Amino acid sequence: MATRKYDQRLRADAAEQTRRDILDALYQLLRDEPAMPVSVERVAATARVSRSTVYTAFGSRAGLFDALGDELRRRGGFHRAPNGGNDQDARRSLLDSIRASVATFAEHRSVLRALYSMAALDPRAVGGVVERLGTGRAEGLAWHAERLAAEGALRRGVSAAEAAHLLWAVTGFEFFDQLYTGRGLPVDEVTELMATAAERLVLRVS
Amino acid sequence: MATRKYDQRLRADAAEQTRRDILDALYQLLRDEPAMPVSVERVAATARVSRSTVYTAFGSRAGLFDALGDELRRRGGFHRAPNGGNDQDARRSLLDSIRASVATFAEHRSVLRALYSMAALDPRAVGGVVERLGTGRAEGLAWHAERLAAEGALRRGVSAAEAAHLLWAVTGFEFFDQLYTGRGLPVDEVTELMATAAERLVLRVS
DNA sequence: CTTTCAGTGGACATGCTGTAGTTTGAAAGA
DNA sequence: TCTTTCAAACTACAGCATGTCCACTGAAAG
Repeated sequence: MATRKYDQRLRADAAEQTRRDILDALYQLLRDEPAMPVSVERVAATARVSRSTVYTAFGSRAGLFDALGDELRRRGGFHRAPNGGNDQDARRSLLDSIRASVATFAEHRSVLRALYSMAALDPRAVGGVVERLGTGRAEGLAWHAERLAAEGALRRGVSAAEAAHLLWAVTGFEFFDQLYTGRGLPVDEVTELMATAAERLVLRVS
Repeated sequence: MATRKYDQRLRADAAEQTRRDILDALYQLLRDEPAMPVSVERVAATARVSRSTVYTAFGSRAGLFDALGDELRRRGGFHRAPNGGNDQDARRSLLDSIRASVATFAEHRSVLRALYSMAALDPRAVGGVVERLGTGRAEGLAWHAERLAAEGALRRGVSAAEAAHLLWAVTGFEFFDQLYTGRGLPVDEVTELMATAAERLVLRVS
């Protein structure tokens, strides 16, 4: 059939733009009406796009949510791994990444709440993005725990493994939301509580 | 229309029995297939009952889930309030109720996971049972925190309010599930970690 | 023998996801 | 200019879910 060469520039850009429009619409719906169930129809209408366009762009409802989660993952401060804190000591590096992620948690609270809850009910409903977020975080925390152990910054009797477990539970979004939404505390107070919790649970008294 | 007197005995008992059959079926489905979305149709089929019976018995899907949650609340060891630990000191009383609730969390893990996640996505989807569970727990923890403060069992510089916040975050189902499902730890290990966490966060070093 | 009522079964309205096929219109190429 | 390509729209359909209504059945209660 000898297909003609076809280098897209504007067309591909336009496609990318509608893709972003749809993701923005989904984000906006989850942020503004967290209690309402979100249908693909409503997302499409909000993005001023037809429903079938959503399916051609993301394949399915799950693909749509997966893409949103992925964008948050790329943009957000979820990086706890050896990214920028190499020059600091382990203790400071841990506390810094806690503060950074709490800020992200607060900024995207409703959206993250929806993604995590949907994943808990049916992992396939959000693609695999929550799982990916989890493994990334687990790796980061293992790295932190090892470094703390190597520097002798852990409490007496606390192994790197135990530290990783406790840090996992106490630095995650669920813990954040227990304090932020569950107790109605302001962000800065939650930040301090989470940092304090991490210190008391695994760090040596300085 | 002069309605005839009608004292039910067997009929009311039978109705109560089908009610329980339906709740058992829902519990079983949530326990055995946590990942599958549960339709009223499937619940009815599992209970060997017609779908309309579920609606006459519980009014709606939400009413059904609400009733299940209520039964767990009555039966389960969610009582942290002044129930049985009056004779012990505050510290022991707190740790005992943590151990008790962890056991309940583990026993009903899948079902609680479903209820909490559904409530997070749409509070109306489970009636108000999760909210009720929350307020009950909050009251219990406030009571614990006050008692700890009165006995001077709190860490230096930790107020009863801060203790209540931290205990809320660290003794709840979400925290449990972070360790149990999120980290794949066995129940007894999770129990010890949660007790340890509560101690390190709010209790005075003894 | 009659009344009452839990439970059944079917029909229906509504709203959702997902698939398929056709059409439109503008960008890209010749 | 004229043709090809492709994102996006539109339409129709299948399937499954919740929720409501209503007539019917059959056994318990009077």
